[in-house]
Amino acid sequence: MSKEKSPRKPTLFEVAARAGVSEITASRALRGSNMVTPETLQKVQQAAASLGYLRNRLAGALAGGPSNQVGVILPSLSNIVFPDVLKGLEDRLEHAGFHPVLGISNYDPQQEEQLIRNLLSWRPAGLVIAPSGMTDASRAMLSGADLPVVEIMDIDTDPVDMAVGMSHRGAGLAMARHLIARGYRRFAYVGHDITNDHRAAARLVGFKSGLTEAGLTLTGCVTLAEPSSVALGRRGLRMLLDSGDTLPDLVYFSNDDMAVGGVFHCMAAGIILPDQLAIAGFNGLEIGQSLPVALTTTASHRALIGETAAACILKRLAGEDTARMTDVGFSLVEGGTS
Amino acid sequence: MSKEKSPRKPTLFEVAARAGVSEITASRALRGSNMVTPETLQKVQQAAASLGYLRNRLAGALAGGPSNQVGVILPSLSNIVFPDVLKGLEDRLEHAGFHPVLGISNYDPQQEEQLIRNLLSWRPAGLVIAPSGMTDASRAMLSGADLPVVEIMDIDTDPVDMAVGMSHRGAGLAMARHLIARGYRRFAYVGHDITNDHRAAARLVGFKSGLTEAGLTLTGCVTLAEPSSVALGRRGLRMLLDSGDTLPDLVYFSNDDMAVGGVFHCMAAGIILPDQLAIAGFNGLEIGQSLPVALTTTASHRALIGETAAACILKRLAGEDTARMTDVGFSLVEGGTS
DNA sequence: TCACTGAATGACAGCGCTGTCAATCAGTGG
DNA sequence: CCACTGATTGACAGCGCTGTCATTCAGTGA
Repeated sequence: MSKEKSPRKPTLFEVAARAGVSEITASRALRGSNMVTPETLQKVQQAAASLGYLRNRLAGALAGGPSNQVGVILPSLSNIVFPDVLKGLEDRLEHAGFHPVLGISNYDPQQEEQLIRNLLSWRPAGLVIAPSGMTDASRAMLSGADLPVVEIMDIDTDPVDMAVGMSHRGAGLAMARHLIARGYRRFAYVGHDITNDHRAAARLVGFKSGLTEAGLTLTGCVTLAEPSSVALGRRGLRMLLDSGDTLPDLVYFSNDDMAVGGVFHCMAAGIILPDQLAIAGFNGLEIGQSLPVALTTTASHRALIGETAAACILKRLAGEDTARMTDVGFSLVEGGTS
Repeated sequence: MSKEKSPRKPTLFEVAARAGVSEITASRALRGSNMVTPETLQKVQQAAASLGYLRNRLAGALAGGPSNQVGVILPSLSNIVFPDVLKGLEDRLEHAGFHPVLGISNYDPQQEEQLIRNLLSWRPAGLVIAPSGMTDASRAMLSGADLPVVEIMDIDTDPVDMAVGMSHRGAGLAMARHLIARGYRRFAYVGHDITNDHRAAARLVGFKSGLTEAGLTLTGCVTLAEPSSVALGRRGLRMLLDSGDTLPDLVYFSNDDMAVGGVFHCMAAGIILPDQLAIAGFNGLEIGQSLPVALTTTASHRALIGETAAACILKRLAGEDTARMTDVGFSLVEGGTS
């Protein structure tokens, strides 16, 4: 860190001068335009290298050049789901030379609105958002911003522009039907904070409607107003079993973290899976499948959601047509816990 | 998405005109300068709101205003460690109105260099990087860029500017000493791809040097050239125990994911923990502590690393002095698996 | 009354780059 | 030899904002 008033970084002008061409030619050369002679190209590259030139994309983007930033708004990074989505997103974006600019809304519509405003003010090439109850102002900004916007996770509501995700209602429903077909009849539920996590809530709704189809209802239900975790699932199951309600054959957990906690409780309490109690989760996390007894669950294609969202943005930027809704689906994983 | 050639978004000029003030006054008002009359402020805000004005920070940053973007380069998002760090980082940055701009290096120095160049070209306010073998060019760019740079995770090497992390060598060493004091003597190791993950490698080095102090050596060692996972740990332990080497009292795993896999193997194989075999990991993940038998491990303060790194950037931007090296430490967690 | 002060506002000149359109020039066919 | 074509190159004018340095003007004490 030199202390001497940092000698301003070289600009395109310097590079151009050194290469003996005009600024615009240097610009084109460095951006890899094909209307520059190989010799010119080399001269410019050499000049740039020898000066330690570093492109200024602020200026470029302001002058009308493209941006390679994509705003990404997620509700949280604590829930493993979102890092997974982010990973898929990053992966695809990076291959195209783009960078995600991240904002975390903490499930708060106001914060979300603020983030949208902030990220949009950098004039990104696109925006990906896992919505947390967007305000009207949020929607207005997004539809007025004239850039590709992908709403991810859910496809249960109508998007401003595009949506990529799966039906959580459908996942809950499918699991209920599957388990009923397997012969289970007494179902209970253990869940985390479903006020914030409306996707978990949607799964529960779907699950219940599956039960209703078969003339059943939940025999027990514990929801704890905390973020999901293994410890919480463990605690939740203990509470459920201690509650004195009819003992269930199967407990549906709000997600795999919780379900793994349930499995641990059974192990510690000497409850034999799946004979004395069956367990099902949601997400298809690696941990669940590596348990001594693999977890029955629904695999959500988290990374795929990210990848697909990125692909939508990139396609749109390339001027191609894109689907308004993309359902990445889900898949039932029959483990040994049911 | 209006189809009509998107009527250019209103600029500060429009807002100023509407409010009956000059551009610069509007600018000051919207940025919350205190040298604007309350009445002027209100007029400008009203004008901005009624026009749906959206600040353009590209222009602002180019014109010399501050940036609120911080480049963040991580080697991966697959390893839970990095989402945790990112979470800490984001958290602190967001409170100050900053956004991380993310790049993933995939443990590749060339990609890392490319990312540095790319992110720097957006003239961010600072840069946080978990280095993966920085090239000379990378170092040169960072030291020439005249912005706060924090290298995170390790503090075992000399940073370009600042470093925040812990000593992985020290963590391995401390664990070895602890276990030896507890009476263990026959140690084996099960690890993942330590060519890429040089922090895991450093822990192993430290661990071994602890053994050496006591006149011991590893009785067995399995390393598998794959990313760490629960399944891999499970497989690794099975391989180790099947290898025919002297049976260890304790297996040190490269991290908690791996160690949890080891615990699962024991459960499935009927090996009693810790009597027949003890297990230790690294990271202090929630899952390890929620196992039927809590995992002995070293808690790394991942989110704290992120928070601290963010704090360093922010402090430096505020003109305050910052420590060149910050050791966030680690803590031994005595679980039931040893 | 008058210089003097400080608060509020404004004029101006870029920040560093790229889109647009014009200019240049070697090569081509008649 | 000349008009014509296509490949390169360049001049120019901003993109939308903010730092810097005036300017204005009400209020103040002598």
